[in-house]
Amino acid sequence: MSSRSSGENAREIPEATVARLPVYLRALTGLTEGGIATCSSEELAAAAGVNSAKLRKDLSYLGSYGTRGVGYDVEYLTYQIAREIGVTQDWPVVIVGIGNLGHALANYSGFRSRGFRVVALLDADPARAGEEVAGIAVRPFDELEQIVADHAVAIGVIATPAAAAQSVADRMVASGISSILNFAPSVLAVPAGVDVRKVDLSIELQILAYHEQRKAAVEAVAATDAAPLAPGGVS
Amino acid sequence: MSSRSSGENAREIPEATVARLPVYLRALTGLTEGGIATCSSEELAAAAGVNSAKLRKDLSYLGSYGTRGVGYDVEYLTYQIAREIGVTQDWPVVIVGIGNLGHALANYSGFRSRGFRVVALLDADPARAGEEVAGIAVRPFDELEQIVADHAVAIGVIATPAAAAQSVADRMVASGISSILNFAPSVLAVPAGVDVRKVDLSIELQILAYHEQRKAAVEAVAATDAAPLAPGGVS
DNA sequence: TAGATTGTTAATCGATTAACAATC
DNA sequence: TAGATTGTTAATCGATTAACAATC
Repeated sequence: MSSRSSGENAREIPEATVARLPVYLRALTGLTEGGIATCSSEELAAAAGVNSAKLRKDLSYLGSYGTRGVGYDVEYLTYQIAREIGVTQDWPVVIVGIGNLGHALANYSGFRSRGFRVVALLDADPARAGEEVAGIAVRPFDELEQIVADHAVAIGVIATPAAAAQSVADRMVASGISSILNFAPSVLAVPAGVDVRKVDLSIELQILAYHEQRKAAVEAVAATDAAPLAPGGVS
Repeated sequence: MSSRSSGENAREIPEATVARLPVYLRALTGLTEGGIATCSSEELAAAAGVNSAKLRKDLSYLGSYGTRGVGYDVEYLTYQIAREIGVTQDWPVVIVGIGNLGHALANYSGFRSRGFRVVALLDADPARAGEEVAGIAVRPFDELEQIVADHAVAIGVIATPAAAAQSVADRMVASGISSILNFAPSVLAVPAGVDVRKVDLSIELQILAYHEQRKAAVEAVAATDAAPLAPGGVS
């Protein structure tokens, strides 16, 4: 996109592929734990829950790390994907908002195992400061700038109520954080160059509810159709 | 897809649109709280964080609920979207696995406000039974079938460790649950007709890490290009 | 009527998938 | 060599977007 010569960073990996790479990484970890040293695209795809054509296409954006007629070396492919995602590095992270969800996040083992290191837990309530969660001291939100500078934090997690989320994001951005994972149910406005990803538990449930409702509707129609004459109602 | 005549349920709403409807619903709630009774697609799109063409296209799958030259009635549109998603109904939900995350989910207020009612908290550890979380008693996992039957539960939430997730899912499906929200980091195998959505905190962070790494790489290239002068104040 | 804004069209873009040539 | 499996091509499908006619 930039006018810069496209040597080095030419390999533009599609977003949909980027989102699946961590899934492949997890599937590979599972294979390793099962003592499997080599796998075919078919096997890895099954473990990851995608079809094999998609898997091969995705991997082709990274390079050619398989062997035709043989498959992929699990350890080698694991390393290549981890490197591509960037989880071979250490990523210092701060979590802001130590309510129920903040607690759960601080205790979440899946972070540490992937290079994410929680360097600080921050809460706006001064009464919380001094508490310890998952072996990490809770500190006042005002120390954000200092902590980000000290630990070169690039990623922040927001687990505050919706009302506080935007101002927390503003402070994060001002302090130098450029990637935010937002659990608060609010749309964040951030400058270009800052990435925000949003996890919204209620939205996921609503998507399920929509499909659930549809299943029920289809069953109702089927029952009606099965009736002797069925006044065949179009809406 | 079925051979059934396509009257009633003809309005196939694209998945991408379904995933955004809850976002619009939340934005509309925000407008209502701000005392706004009417909005244009431009305003609602801004509140939801999408562009207005996409919003209008999405809404067009539901019907024509706006007025040309005027915009949308906030209350009316809210109702229509809520009805389409299905959150005007009551959705009984069970949560299995009452660790840190299960606690957070049980306490999450966003569920109740959208028609989701947590009817039971289940944990495999018998020692947990009798505990109370968010005013709901924790019960033994073995009571699952009974509870699903008693409350006509269609949606289950899995917040167990990865190792337990598949067997919990199997039991859920056997007991009649047909939609599962899975927080455990594992790929679930379920029969056709059962919907699974997955929320994986570590995967979200890894996607951020990938982009973060890329930003750093671009800055490094820029700094190199600029080398002779200015060791480069990139933001 | 003149101005505003929706709902829809059509073009574009990106993602998925099946099929298969390349090659171990 | 024969069998297996990758990496890539090309067709298809679905999602996004700009533009604008319809219409309040």
